[in-house]
Amino acid sequence: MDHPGRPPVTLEHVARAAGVSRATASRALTGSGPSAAGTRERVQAVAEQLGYVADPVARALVSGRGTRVVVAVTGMTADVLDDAYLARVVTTTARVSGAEGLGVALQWLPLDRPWPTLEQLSRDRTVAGAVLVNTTAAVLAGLPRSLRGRAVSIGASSPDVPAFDVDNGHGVRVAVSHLVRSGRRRIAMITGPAWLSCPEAGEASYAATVRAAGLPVRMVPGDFTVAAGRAGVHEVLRRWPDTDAVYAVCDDTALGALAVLQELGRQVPGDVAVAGFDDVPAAASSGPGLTTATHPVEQIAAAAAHAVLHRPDRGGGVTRFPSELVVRASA
Amino acid sequence: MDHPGRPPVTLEHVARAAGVSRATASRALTGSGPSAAGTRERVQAVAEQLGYVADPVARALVSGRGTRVVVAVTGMTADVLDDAYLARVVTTTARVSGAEGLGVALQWLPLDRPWPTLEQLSRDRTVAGAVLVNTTAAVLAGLPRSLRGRAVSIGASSPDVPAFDVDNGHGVRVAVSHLVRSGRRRIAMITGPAWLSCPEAGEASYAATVRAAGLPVRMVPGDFTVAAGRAGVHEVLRRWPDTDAVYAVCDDTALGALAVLQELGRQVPGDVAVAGFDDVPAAASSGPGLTTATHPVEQIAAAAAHAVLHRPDRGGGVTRFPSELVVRASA
DNA sequence: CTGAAAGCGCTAACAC
DNA sequence: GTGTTAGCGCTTTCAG
Repeated sequence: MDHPGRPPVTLEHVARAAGVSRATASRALTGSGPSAAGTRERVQAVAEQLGYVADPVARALVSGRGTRVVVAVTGMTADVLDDAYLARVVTTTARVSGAEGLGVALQWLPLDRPWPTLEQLSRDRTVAGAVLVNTTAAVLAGLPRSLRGRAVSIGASSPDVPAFDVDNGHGVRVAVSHLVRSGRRRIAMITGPAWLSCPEAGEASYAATVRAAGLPVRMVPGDFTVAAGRAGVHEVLRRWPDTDAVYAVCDDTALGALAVLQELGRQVPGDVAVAGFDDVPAAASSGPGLTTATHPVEQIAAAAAHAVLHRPDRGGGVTRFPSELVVRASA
Repeated sequence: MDHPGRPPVTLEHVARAAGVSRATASRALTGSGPSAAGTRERVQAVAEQLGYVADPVARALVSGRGTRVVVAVTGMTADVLDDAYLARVVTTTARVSGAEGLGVALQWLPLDRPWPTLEQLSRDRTVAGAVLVNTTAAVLAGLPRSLRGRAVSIGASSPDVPAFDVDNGHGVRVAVSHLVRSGRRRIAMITGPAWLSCPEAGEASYAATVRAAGLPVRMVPGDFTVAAGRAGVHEVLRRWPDTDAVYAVCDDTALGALAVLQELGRQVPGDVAVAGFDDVPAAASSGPGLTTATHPVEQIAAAAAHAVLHRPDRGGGVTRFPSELVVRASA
């Protein structure tokens, strides 16, 4: 019933068994530096057979590559770390980097004063790379030099830093088009906070879609929370009482709006349709069922983590992941 | 706008500045081994002033203490890693171990074949310790020797492994008592899966509370999912049509039950009261608002992570964290 | 293309 | 109580 911890096999063992030096074995295994095809194959075979796995700790010590991927989240307060969306990013990052012997760390980046923290991260020898979440253009532009090439962004993009995000431009267009197609003519949107650049595409997309249909643009600011949805829908109804659809930047906000509408006795979707974005679990189980669009967080986070680890260093550019409309009863 | 990565200060620098050897500096800083009070203070002052932080990588290499805390989750399939509750545990573990320069890893432990994975973990030099989630008595009893003393459990306990859990015995008692006090007389419970020992206290508590009030015990098995709540409430109504309250092992299950009851046209709480456990976000925002009891996951996970890192090695024993009743409209 | 040698930053024996 | 001496497992010059 017990499982003794047999001493692990080291590079020395592999080298000896393959009849080469440690240096040669290292080169053959890592692929860095020259090595004869025959030797390489032999060493790899021996390593495989012995079940050799390079010790990430030793490797990190000598190469300075670090032992953990930091998920750094920009926000006003450290409370941004308590977030269901972020938790999925962290979990996925853990799965991806775990496969390479690396761990994950979580760091809050103060919105108004990110530099001290960033500098500290860049100096921290344990940091293998960083996944920037909800970050700003300023942070991306002023990234410490030593973090360049091993930092990626989820959301905002820049010329230097590769970014990964849901294609919410498309997601929003499809959702708002759905509202238009189903006969809605006065569609308001509750947006995200102004400082965040990632939902910009969504807001632009809403405005464009609505305008293209000859309908009025009605936007009210929010901050991704349920409370913002509650407050937002009140403001919408105050400013434009004839609104017949509310589109929210995310499901949490949409659910807040939905709750208020029901409290006010408005029929959903009879009087007012509601749609959101993200397809969180609660969207499916809440009252009428919330119409929304999917947000492939795990795919995005996995791609981001991969990019950090295998730093292809191919500069900036956004990789977008598709979002799909999920029609439920609310719209 | 740029932040150069000044070379980090090493133990060598501190030692030199304090006029001692590296070994002495190390002893003074770590507190292991003898060191004169005066020397210790001086070294610590210098270290502080220089902003010295021991490199966890080097430390791990030589001491074999590892660089990451593994959160190991028992379950039938790897799907258990996709779970909101677990995500909170991971996030919290990341915050706690992050402060010490360590990362977090996530590992699935197959319910029916945990040993190969456990053995591998015990051999992995990067593993500083393990937080076992949803684990079984068998795993705890057969833990590889080298993992002892640096593994803790969230949930199940054993004589050897310290455990941390919510006091759900008390939480359930309070919730079920609330149902009894508000006039419910035929209270059914939808439980968790049989192999999991952690909700046992809750089930026993339900049975005891209900019996003490002279009421019948009505239990139906589930598995923590929304689907289990849907199926469970159907079975409850089939077997005991006069049931006037459903208590579920967790909020997800309670929400499933609630949805079915509403679909069937039963008034909640008029005809049937519903209560759950966990106080998930959806409990507050769902339809009538779900009565439940809090589950201080972050506190529990933080305590568990601390215990792993500072391995006091003080054997088994459970530390329980209080749960509080949250009364909403559903009961 | 390969081997020998030199460390990465730190801790742990062992002498003094 | 303190300094000296060895490494931990790996990568990486530098000669051959």
